This record gives sequence, C-alpha cells and structure tokens, in this order.
Amino acid sequence: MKQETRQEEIIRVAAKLFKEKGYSAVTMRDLATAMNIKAASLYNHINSKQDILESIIISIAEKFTVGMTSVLASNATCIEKLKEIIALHVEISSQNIYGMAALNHDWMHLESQLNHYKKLRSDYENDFKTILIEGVNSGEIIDIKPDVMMFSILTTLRSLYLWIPKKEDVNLKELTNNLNEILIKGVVK
Amino acid sequence: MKQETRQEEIIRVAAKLFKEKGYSAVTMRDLATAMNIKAASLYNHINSKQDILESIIISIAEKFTVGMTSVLASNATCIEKLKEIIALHVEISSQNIYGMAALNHDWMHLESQLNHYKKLRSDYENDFKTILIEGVNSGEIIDIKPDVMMFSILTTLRSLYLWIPKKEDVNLKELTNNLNEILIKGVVK
DNA sequence: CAAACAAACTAACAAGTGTTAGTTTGTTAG
DNA sequence: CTAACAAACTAACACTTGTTAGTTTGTTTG
Repeated sequence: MKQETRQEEIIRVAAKLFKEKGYSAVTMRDLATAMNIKAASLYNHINSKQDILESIIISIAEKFTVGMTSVLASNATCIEKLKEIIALHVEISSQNIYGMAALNHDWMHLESQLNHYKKLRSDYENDFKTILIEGVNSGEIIDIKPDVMMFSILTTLRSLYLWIPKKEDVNLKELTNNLNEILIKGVVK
Repeated sequence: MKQETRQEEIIRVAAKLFKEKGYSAVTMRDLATAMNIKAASLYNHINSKQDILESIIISIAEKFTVGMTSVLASNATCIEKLKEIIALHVEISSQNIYGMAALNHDWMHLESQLNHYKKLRSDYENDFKTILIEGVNSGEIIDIKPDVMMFSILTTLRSLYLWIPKKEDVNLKELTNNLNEILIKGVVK
C-alpha cells in the first residue's frame, strides 16, 4: 500500500469539498482549514487552485478513455459491450466519488486543459454511439435515435457518484447487475 | 402575451449565465454586463443575488410538485403514471432549460430556502418510489430495488436540460415517445 | 554536528466581491 | 407644466479572493 503524499492528500480533500459546494465556491482558505493548516502553506505542495482541478478531472477522464479503448478492442456482442461500459462506470465512479462530482459539475472551470477535456469527452461519446449504431445495424438493439439512447444511458451512468455513497451497504456487483437489467431491458415486466 | 418585467428579464438572463458557469462563478458585474447596465443598477429590480437563485429554483421545484400531485391523482396504471412523469419532465425541462441547470447544480447554494427545496425534492422522490413499488406489487414492473430503478430513470430525466438544447430540431413529442420506450422497455430488441 | 529538506508559519498584495447611498435622466400621468 | 416614477448612473464600502515573499521549525541524512 503506497503511502499518500501530502500533495495527493490535498487533492483528495479538495475533491471532497468541490463535491459539496463546487469549485468556485471553495476557497483556498476553506481547503486549508479542512487540512488544518493555513492557506499559504498549501502552496508548498500545489501550484495553484486550477492545478488541483486539472489533476482531479483529467486523471479520471483518462481512466474512462482507457476503459473505452479496451471495450472497443473486445470482440463481444454490442449488448455485451454495453454491459462492459456499465461495469466501467460503476468501477470508476465508486473509486472516485468526489472526483466524479468535479468532473460532472466543474469541467467548465478548466482553463488550459479545457480543450483537452472536451476532446476526451466527445471521443468517448462518439465511441459509445458507434457501439449503439452497430447494435442497431445487427438487430441487437431497437431502432431508435442512437443519440437519445446514448443520452439516456450515459446520463444515468454519469450520475452514479450522486447515488452510490447514499447506500453504503450497496453491493457493487448487485448494483451493476441491476443497472444491466434496467438500462438494457427496461423496467417493464 | 404578457410583457416581461425588467425583474423577470434579469432573472432569465441570470439563469442563462448560471447554466454556463454556475451560481458562484457568476458575479453581479457579469450579470450587469449581460444586461448592458452597471452592477449597482441591478438592485433597482432585485434584492440580492441569493433572491435570484431562489426565484429560479423554487418556482421550478414547485412546478414538479404540482405535476406529481396530478399524476398521483390519476387512476391510471403504474406504467401509465411513469409515462406521465416522463412527459412532465420533458415539458418543464424544455420550457426552463436554464433554470433546470441552476436547480441541478446550484441548489446547495440556497440559504433560507434550502430546507424548503430539500423537502420538495425528497417528497417528490418518495412519491416516485411509491409509484414504482405499487407497480412491483401489481406485477407490472420488474422486482428490482425500487431505489435503483428510480435513480436510473430520474437522473436521466433530471439531465434532460443538458441535452434538449443541442438538437434544436428535436421534436418534443418524438423525444417523449423515445424516452418512454427506452426507460420502460430498455434498448434491447 | 552540519547540511538539507519538508512543511508549516506570518504578513501582505492587488484584484475582485456583493451591496449601499445618493444622484441623474428620460418618460408618463394629472 | 409639473409631479411622480422607472431605471439608469457614479462612487464608495467592507470584505474576500488567490497568491507571493520571506521566515521558522522540526526531522532526516551524510
């Protein structure tokens, strides 16, 4: 178990605060208080508030990119690929609950990395849509606008971070199975 | 067609800015610039920045409460009730795209009205869950944790504001029908 | 022991924050 | 014509913001 550096600790605590109030509403003095030090001391470990946001968002966004690459490489059916994507979101979200909040709420406050983030996101969405279109063409998936299907599934997956912490006893395996059912087969009996 | 007051205009423009950067990152000077006046002049029409946020969020939250009351009053099947809720979200979201962003992102910045908002939201979620549980009991709906079903459907519906504006040509009737299919019957053929 | 280092501190800065007070301007109603 | 009003303005306030400079403290390493 690798020891957490002071910098990593600051970034982790910052993500937690960002989830509660959003990037703009969290001051360096808030963050310092949460770390039990003075605001100026933070700068021994980090370069700027913006750098903290970048670290949080870009590292997670790249995890999704890596995950999607691996899904695309598999030669499973489209429905199987969808299930892999669902599992990917459950895994990343459960391991980065606070970071996911920053990614969803505060990406627009990125500065130098804004375009990089946007590229990663639009590539991800395009890959997702491609999988759905293949499923429609092969007859696995209903013939409804792929945009609407992607939106529907992806927004649920992107909001997992809001919900996972509420039920601490939730079994992630069970959650994944339930989402597979609901997102793919619907709720009707 | 009722003429928009200056106050309503300010609130409408504020909601637009809040969607782009969030409540905390929008300054009264930003808002004034968008209105082509000076920041101090805003205070001839509104009491405070906080008041603007309250107006936006509470008015929409109450629309949902009214809508849910009407759904509960109908004696349709649970699946039909679900479809009514979907239609409710499409309607309110399409008519309040910017306000929905504030409601989803900035509710935690409410001050005196925070508890009021939270109550409206938790009542809404409880009513939603009750409908699902009735559906499970009557055999209309699959027997999966109602919490997970509600989360899945509701997060998609709550995020509609992110997506509706992108396709200006989207037919709302068609969108509603597609969501009915996807959220209720899933995407599998 | 001495040098190096990690990590905290105090003090201060320039810029930006929401908001108030008091005033001016142009339009509408008696 | 004048009184009333809506809606803008300038100037300023007290406070908060992210950040820098320079210093102190205690621990680790040669």
